[in-house]
Order: sequence, then C-alpha cells, then structure tokens
Amino acid sequence: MSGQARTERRPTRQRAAIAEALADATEFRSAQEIHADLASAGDRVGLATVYRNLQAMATDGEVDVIRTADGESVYRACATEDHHHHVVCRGCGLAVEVTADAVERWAETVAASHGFTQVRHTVEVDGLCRRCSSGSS
Amino acid sequence: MSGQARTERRPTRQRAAIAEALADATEFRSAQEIHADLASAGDRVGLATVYRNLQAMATDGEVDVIRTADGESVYRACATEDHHHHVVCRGCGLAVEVTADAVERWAETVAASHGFTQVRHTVEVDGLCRRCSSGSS
DNA sequence: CGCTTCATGACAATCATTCTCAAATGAAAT
DNA sequence: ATTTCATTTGAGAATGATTGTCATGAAGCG
Ligand SMILES: [Zn+2]
Ligand SMILES: [Zn+2]
Ligand SMILES: [Zn+2]
Ligand SMILES: [Zn+2]
Repeated sequence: MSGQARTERRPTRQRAAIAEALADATEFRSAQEIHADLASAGDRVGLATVYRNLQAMATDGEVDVIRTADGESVYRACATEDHHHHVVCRGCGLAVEVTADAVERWAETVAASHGFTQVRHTVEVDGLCRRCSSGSS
Repeated sequence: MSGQARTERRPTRQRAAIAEALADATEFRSAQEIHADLASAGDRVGLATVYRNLQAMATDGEVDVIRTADGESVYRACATEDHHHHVVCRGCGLAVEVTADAVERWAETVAASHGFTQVRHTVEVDGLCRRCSSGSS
C-alpha cells in the first residue's frame, strides 16, 4: 500500500549535495534554507535546482514535506520510509514522527462513506515541546 | 475547550458584505474570489480589506480556512460552529463537514505523550466525489 | 569522440499576501 | 449636532516564495 514512484532521474552532483544536506539536517528545512546551507558549505547550487530536486524527491517519497503556518514548504529526510505524520514544535521546529493507523482508517472510511474515491489526507499536529513549554508567559 | 476569541471589532458595510458573500457561497473561496464576487455584484470593497476581514473572521472562529494544494487560503462559513474537519473534492470543490472525536483525542494524546503542550492540529481529507469519480480514466 | 537528452543556473516573471499611510467612518463625549 | 479619537478602509507599492525561460553544461551511449 506504500507508494513510491521513483521517476527515472539522472544522478548529479547537485542532487547528491541536496540529499546530503537534508540527511544532515535534523529538522524540517525550506528550499531557501537548504540552498543557504549548501552555499555556506561552499557548495554552489542554483536555487531553482534546489526547488526542483526537493519537489522531485518529495514526489518520489524520498523526503517528507509539510507546509508551515505561513505557507512555506519545508522538507525533511525522515527515519522511516513508511507513511507517517509529525508533531512539530512551533517554538524550535523539533519534529517527532508518529504513526496513526486509527487515523488512516478513519480518513478512508469517512471519505468513502460520503462517496469519495482516490482519498488522500493531511494530518499535522503542532504544539510546544517540553523544552519550549518552559519559557512561555 | 472550544475557543472563540471574538475580538472587539467594529461593524462596517464591507465586513457585512464579505460575511454575506461567504454565506451565499457553498464551497470554499479564496480572498481573491470573494473580492471578485463582491465586485461583480457591484459591491466595491478593497482587496486588502477582504484579506483583513477574512483573516479576522477566521481567527475568531466565524469561518473556516484551509490551505489548497498550491498554498492558497480558502474560506467558508460552515454549517456548525463546532470544531470539525472537511472532506473536499479535488475535482469540483464540494466540501463535506465531518467530525472525528477519535482523531481529536488521538492528536491530543500522541502530542502529550511526547511532552508537547498547547497542541493544535490540521486534518484535511480530499478525494473525488461521486460525481467527479465518474469521469476518471 | 560525436550525439541526444536531461539537468543546471542566472535571472526574469508570477502572484498571493502584506504593508503603507492618508482619507473615511464608527462610537462616544460634549 | 459637533468635536474627538481610535479603528477601518482603499489604492497602490512592496514582499517574498515559487515558477518559468532558455542558453549552457553534464550524463549516457555507441
Ligand atoms: Zn520546541
Ligand atoms: Zn496518514
Ligand atoms: Zn466533485
Ligand atoms: Zn480536529
């Protein structure tokens, strides 16, 4: 039931660099941030290239992508290839991967009960992690 | 536990017009669309004003807002004031309101189990409605 | 090595959303 | 009704992430 549609893509230095930058990062990063990371590491990669690769990788399921509150797309190479969701800290960006079979089934069921097919879903949970909870007013 | 923070806001012709346009609409509409709707109805309202009011209304829980696949914010005056989610048709925009206590609890629980507080969540389900499913390959 | 095809990069173009700030308006006080 | 003052509006500029363009560079291949 897990779907990766690994498109036929040609390996390049840039792609490898992006993948590595993504592997090093522990939190979700935006295309712009990845681009900056590479730049500051002396790796010169075009911004458009970063966008294109990140999107392709996301499409192929190699990386996860979520939308921040202000609409920015952020990517991350997750620990597991299996379908999962995240609990993200609004304060520091810490992201925990979680699975939710119950939610998966619910989405499918509720949609089907209303006659919908080809169902997809988006589930994101955010809050303040333990550390960030301490410094609240 | 349901939160509306009805801000002290001053009633204006524009606000009323926007609220009405929203009430008439059956699907989710973007700020731009609402603005166009008003314009074509002879109601002249500044685009910035539409954005401002829509956001304020969303903040106060008067209307629902979701993000489309391409990052556009779309609003709708829903049937119920209670917390709920949607199953939206990718083909025609038809939106069904659904509740999911199980999901609500799951989000809260899984976040808490990882030490998160002030938890919020986003749950959107989309697919093809019965009608739109017919014309697929 | 030549050839074909895909990827890259610099930069222009999009486009939803936000910002600016002077003018208009609501509400309350006089 | 008129003054007063904070809020809201509107027209247009500004922002900023993402996408498009297209000439150049690199991969794959015989
Ligand atoms: Zn945190
Ligand atoms: Zn899921
Ligand atoms: Zn439909
Ligand atoms: Zn919910």
